[in-house]
Amino acid sequence: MEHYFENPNFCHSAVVNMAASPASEFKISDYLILEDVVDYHHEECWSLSTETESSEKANSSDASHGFGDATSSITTTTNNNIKCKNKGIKQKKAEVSQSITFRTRSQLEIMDDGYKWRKYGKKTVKNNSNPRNYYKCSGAGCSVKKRVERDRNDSNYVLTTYVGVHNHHTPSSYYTQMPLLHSDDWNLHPSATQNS
DNA sequence: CGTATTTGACCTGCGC
DNA sequence: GCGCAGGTCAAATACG
Repeated sequence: MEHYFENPNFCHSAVVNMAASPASEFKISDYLILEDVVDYHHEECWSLSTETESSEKANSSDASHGFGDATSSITTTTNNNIKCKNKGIKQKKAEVSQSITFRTRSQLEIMDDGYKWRKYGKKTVKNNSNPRNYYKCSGAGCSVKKRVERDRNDSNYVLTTYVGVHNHHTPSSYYTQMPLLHSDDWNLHPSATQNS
């Protein structure tokens, strides 16, 4: 089940896939803390999706502490489309990991999100001719990872998945809370619910 | 010379 | 148990 959200203030839209959590309980702001919002030159349409290991985690308070990295690369334009998808993902045994995926229309695969990343792997995955790149955050003691790959259906889009929570802020100096993604600004669209 | 990237090998989980 | 696919490691290489 996916729920469409619209932001009346910014003409943005989102589609949220929540397997078990009611749309009314979903708080985008729990996942998104925006830092270093800068103007990238490649973007006119943004999409993002969030993933969590389980619906339980999706509703947990832990979700409110992370993903500053993931959102820091968002560019605001008036025609942005933001797509949120919440679903289960694999997780290591004892490790509590959460992930958020951005689907970005971009010619560039590397986006400066304020954090420093070290590439540690590259893999061609099934059903996608484009390789997937693996990065780790270079921050001391920070185990956040991200995967970057081209959308298998449309190579104009880049899928960037952030996994984990930074234990530090960006090296950059300023910190911004992005209003368009504050949960208060998002309303469940009454007629826009679809099966995923 | 230090740091980042590349890339093949290895590890792990999952389905059959 | 086996094979496949995704994820990670680490030595080699490239680059500034």
